[in-house]
Amino acid sequence: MTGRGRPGKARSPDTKCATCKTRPEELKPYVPKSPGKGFAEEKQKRTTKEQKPKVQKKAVRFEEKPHVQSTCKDKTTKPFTEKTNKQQSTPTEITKVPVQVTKACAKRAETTEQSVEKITKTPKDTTKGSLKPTKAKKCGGKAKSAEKNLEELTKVQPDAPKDTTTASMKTTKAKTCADKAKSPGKIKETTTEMLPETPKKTTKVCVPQERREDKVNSILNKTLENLKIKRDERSDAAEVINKIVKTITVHLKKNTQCFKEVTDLPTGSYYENLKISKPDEFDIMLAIPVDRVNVNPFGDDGAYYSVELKRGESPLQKFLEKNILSASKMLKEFRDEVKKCVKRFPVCKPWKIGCPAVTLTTTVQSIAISLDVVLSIMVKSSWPPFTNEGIKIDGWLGTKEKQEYKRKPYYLVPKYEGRGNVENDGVLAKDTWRVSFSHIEKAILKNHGSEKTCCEKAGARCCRKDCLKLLKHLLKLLKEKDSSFDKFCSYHAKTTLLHACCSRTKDSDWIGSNLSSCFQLLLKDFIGHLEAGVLNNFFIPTQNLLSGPTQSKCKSLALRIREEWENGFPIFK
DNA sequence: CATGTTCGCGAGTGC
DNA sequence: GCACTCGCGAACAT
Repeated sequence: MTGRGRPGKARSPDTKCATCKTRPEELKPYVPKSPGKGFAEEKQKRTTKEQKPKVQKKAVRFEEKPHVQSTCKDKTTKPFTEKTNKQQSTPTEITKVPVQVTKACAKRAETTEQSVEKITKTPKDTTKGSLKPTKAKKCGGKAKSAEKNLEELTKVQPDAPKDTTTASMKTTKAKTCADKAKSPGKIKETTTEMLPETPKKTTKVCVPQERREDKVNSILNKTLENLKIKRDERSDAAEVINKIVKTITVHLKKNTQCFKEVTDLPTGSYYENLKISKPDEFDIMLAIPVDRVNVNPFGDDGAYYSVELKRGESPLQKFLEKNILSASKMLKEFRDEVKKCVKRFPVCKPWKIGCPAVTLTTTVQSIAISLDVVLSIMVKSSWPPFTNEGIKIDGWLGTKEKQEYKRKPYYLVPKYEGRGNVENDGVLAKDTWRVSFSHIEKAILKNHGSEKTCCEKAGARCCRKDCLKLLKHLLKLLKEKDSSFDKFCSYHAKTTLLHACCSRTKDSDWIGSNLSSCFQLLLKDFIGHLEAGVLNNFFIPTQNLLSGPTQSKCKSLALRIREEWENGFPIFK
């Protein structure tokens, strides 16, 4: 039971600003494939796939990336056009990819131009069908808690401009009720409601706000539906990415001394099941264990550190500068090694100063994919004192869980801000490391319920992750519309959710059918952080993740979000 | 809604 | 210590 119930610990860092990486190409019109043919081919593909030796699947996994929280590294990912596609011409480095290569190809071609966004708008017929049920279901659920939602909403939106809505609502009230009556399951209630003698609840349910609520609810659910990652796309991307990662780790283990002990930690939203739209960003943290180190803060926010190796033999000695482990030296070598083994790969890598990742990009079935390979060192001693006031999950996940997490190692990634040659106590900024808890983030998100059964088959489904997906999506869309928001990233959204979970700790605060009100509460939180210009790192509260963007940018983003909210999220439509 | 598929992931096993 | 297998959960799909 230990094993399977709640594995508890996995790691997932989602540090990177997914948003930063947003590529316009991601949003292209969706071209539905013809039902008949598509289906047939689909079948075929699947079968073919099954034939591929399963063996292969296991091995590879991706690492997590260190967070790039406050400073969104703008990875100028240039989708370059390589064809990793399945052609026999597969790069030699990659282990032979038998059968499947061909298979996907054929079918793929058709799907190429799909884009998430469109999908949303033009649900293919099939999707539509499935959507309906969902919707209906939600409504049903909602109805039950209508009163509650209403209250919450009212509270939440102080100055919501529902005046107009309200007005129209009133007039349409009767109609709403009537409509409702039509929906199965509702009939009973409705009937009662219609009776003059039973005005109470009935009336309440039919209030204008509820109508608005229904609409918002429907939009959010539809949006979520469209954010789902297609199975085939995921499959194809995973195949390529896993192969690349495998290649890299094998190379490092076999051909290097200093990185021999590497282990890979898949992190980031893909591995947290929080990736939206397309499987186009992967984060793999490649961790090198270090023993006997002294870790000293660099700067005053507790996020950056210098690492001193105590005496003794270590494969990392070549990276020492006066006993200090030089992040820049180590990263340089790491990058060179990675480059070596992916040379024949359809990958290329631009890289930003101060960025801990080697970003590889490729194209799989017309989807530009980036893989951030992040060097990190794993420190097994206790967490830095700056974390003492962080990770306040006692009321949510429990103290024991927290202790479990704190017993795990933490990671440091070669990342700095500002100028690399700035010196502090004899240490150069470029040789410093930023702490990363992506593995803990991943574990927490995977195991996010106050009840052990949250989201399990036997338990109640919550909407925590759905809320986060929506917030990420909203932020991403706003950034696309206004490039001056580029300093904001998905890590801000994730951190906001983590804080929110600590203040609304019970699973009943996040009931799945209350998506709309929960999401709006989360927005309220986010707006609050933006207006205050303060969003503390979840693990290191002394670090303000909003110190990057200016106050006025924060305020204007807050304003934009409020606008969307008050108008029923037109941006999602 | 129930059932099936695939990927990710931890546990177990054998070497 | 490893590589590999097995079985399960999550999410997508039918």
